[in-house]
Amino acid sequence: MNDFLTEMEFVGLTSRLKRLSDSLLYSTKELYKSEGLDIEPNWNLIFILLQENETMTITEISETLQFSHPAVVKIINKMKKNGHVETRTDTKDKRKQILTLTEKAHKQLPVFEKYWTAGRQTVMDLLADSPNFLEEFLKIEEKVNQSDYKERTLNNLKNDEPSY
Amino acid sequence: MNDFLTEMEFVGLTSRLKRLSDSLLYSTKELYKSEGLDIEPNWNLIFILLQENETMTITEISETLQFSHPAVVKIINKMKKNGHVETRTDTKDKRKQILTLTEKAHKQLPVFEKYWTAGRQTVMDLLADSPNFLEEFLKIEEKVNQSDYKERTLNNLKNDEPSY
DNA sequence: TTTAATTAAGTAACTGGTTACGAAAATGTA
DNA sequence: TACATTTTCGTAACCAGTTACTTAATTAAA
Repeated sequence: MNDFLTEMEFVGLTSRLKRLSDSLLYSTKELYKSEGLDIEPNWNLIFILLQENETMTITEISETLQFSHPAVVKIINKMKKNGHVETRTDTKDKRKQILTLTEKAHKQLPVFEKYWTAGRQTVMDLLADSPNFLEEFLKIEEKVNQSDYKERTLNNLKNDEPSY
Repeated sequence: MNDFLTEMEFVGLTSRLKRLSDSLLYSTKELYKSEGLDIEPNWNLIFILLQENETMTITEISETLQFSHPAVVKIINKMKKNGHVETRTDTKDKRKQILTLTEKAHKQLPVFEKYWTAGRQTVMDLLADSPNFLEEFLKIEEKVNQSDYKERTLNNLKNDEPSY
């Protein structure tokens, strides 16, 4: 491959993560587009959540997916426009929007699921030669969660300062 | 952590990659901002390239980093505005823009390098308990490079079709 | 030598995420 | 009970990337 970012080792990792993440994202979009499916990447997560839980609010979804709530608002607006999700205001707490899957969504789910299954298979294939990947990736996530890049780097700066 | 995306295993991987990548990106931005450095994530890669090669063109950089060329144009424009990069038109081929680091950039490099070193240390720390990560990540990159998500998933769809 | 094809860079419009801010509703407290 | 605080959602502006398109310059070919 002769990849400059790979040569950079630790320096290039952030960009490589973004590159892979973007590549998967765009490729998924293209897949759905080329197959004429009117869904987008990530929607599967919300479909799954709303199937499992029947009804959820914006905040609940954003907490579950660890997305910011405006991100969820945007996704849900698109899904509403496509007729896959309906909202109604909670009568007990009028701040809350109750989200549910529409009849159309339920009808299309079996088709979507074919694609999600194939996609899951793809991820399994990609990981086939990397048996420790998921486990080690989780460790990194946990570390970042515990103390983020900024904090760690500031710490390293302090500690590496020459002590006159 | 009790992370829905982690529970989803293969389904959630794409989102987790994006989440980690974004987290590193935003954290790096915050770091630079809080420390009053007028640089941004990724610029280090271009600084390194221009240090090594003295002069480069937009296209050369975009090929080396495997970014789209408009992405590089945007980054370079910002770096020009900040006075870190200068451009001049190639006299032999007037389509090309020759990029070089400015005097200001060279002067500030030692300061920047302190931060980049600390950042590299952070990545090393994050990877400390994941000894196979880089190696296995590379394998995934190579696989995606060889046949992307869309192609693989379409293939899986074909193969998994029931054969009546 | 003229014309067609290719290459380099720039611009526009879009994407999926973010933070910051604001309004309305619910909750806690003096 | 009134007022302050918190929560929920929505909107705006931003960010770092993308694709699609355009223009200008170079190169290849008739």
